[in-house]
Amino acid sequence: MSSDRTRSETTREQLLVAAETAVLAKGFGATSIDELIAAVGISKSGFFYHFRDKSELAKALLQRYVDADDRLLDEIFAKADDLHEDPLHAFLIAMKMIADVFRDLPSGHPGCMVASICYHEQQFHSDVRELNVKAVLAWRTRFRSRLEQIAVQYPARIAVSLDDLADMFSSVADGGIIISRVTHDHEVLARQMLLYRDFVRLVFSDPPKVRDLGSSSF
Amino acid sequence: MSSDRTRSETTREQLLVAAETAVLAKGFGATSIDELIAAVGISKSGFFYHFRDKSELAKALLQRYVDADDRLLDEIFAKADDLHEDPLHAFLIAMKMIADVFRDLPSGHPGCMVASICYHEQQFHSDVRELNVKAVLAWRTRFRSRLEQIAVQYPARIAVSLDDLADMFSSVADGGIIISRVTHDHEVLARQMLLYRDFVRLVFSDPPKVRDLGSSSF
DNA sequence: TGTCAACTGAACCGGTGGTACTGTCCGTGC
DNA sequence: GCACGGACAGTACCACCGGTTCAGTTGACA
Repeated sequence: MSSDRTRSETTREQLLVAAETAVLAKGFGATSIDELIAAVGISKSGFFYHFRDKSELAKALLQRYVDADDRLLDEIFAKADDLHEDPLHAFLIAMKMIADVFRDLPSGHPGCMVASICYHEQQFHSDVRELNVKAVLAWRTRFRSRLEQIAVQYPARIAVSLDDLADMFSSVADGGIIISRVTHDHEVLARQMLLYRDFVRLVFSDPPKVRDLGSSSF
Repeated sequence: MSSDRTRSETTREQLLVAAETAVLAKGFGATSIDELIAAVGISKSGFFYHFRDKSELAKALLQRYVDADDRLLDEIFAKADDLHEDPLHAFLIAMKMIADVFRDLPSGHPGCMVASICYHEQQFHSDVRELNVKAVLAWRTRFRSRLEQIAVQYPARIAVSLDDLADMFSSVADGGIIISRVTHDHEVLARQMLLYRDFVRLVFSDPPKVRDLGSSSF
């Protein structure tokens, strides 16, 4: 909790950083303990001092990821709320910011840990899977509450489930990451986010005038 | 090519079926050759008679998956075209059918091989990755041409890139599969597809009258 | 009877997760 | 100045498992 990290927390963090990169790149099973300790520069006993076994590493990895993701979204929505008090416009601003963040990642989005874990499910203990469920439901809750605030002020043009519309953020994000990675075009993810933004705007407000078709200014 | 399968093709197919289930459930690395041959009932050497190495299995697995997927989409779009000559409505019908197919899968969607491979990339030879790129680009092309036909007859309500809108199908599908699997709610995927359908409808046509808010009838 | 596809059996070998236990450095409190 | 515990290093070991190889066998069919 202190701002100064102990030596232990530092190496543990280094292990998690190395593991995150490797796991997202080639999967959990293909990531060996040996390569992690080589990257960090510690011995095998050092690894098992920090993690009882590999499954505990996975758990810590996922926890770290969702925490960072939460902090990022908190930060972005806070900034957006600061820029515009209207819930719809704040949401649109936030979506634009998220798209920008994704676009500015130097070598594309490294991958979503939730998605990676999802495709390795049976390897892990139930607590890891439960953590994954919580993360997805947290996304749903966060976006749903945002959308509810919007719906209060703006009548929806079509009948949509706010839960579904909230889930769609996760879908488009996770799916966009995949399409982006496969095609090696990291613009795709950002554009998918903007398309989701367009959808929300279209559902809750009048379409923009013909003259400002310039796509992504709010 | 013949309709009668030889014994070899049968066991090879059995291997691929077993592999597909296992790979989508727990990842490629965690799927051992031993468990596959145990499932099919042949010896280890039998496996290597059919596949030079494990990477060739991955390649065949992916090829088989995209072929099946292509056939499914061909079939659905053909049916939809048969039911309605208008490109927009045919598209909406097709989307509904896809959602239904996904919903009716007994234990949810087993997972997308493209997505799974994507999160195991560095394990494979380049040809596997190239195959993956081709699959995603094929989806884009297929949906883009559909959307172009729609755009000819229906003015888009907002300025959207048809490539992006085409990619969004893949995004929502792959992302929806993930969200569906993680939450253990296989309705989510179907609803996400219907939401994508709503988006396309909203972009290209007038919103439905207030009285028929009943969501998903076209 | 010969040939060939479709396997079987057995052996090899490096890598991997994991254990066990001893030793050591190093900062902190007393 | 010393004890003490946290954070490792070092070593040795293990079972086993995974992919791979190759020589040999079976059965169908020409």
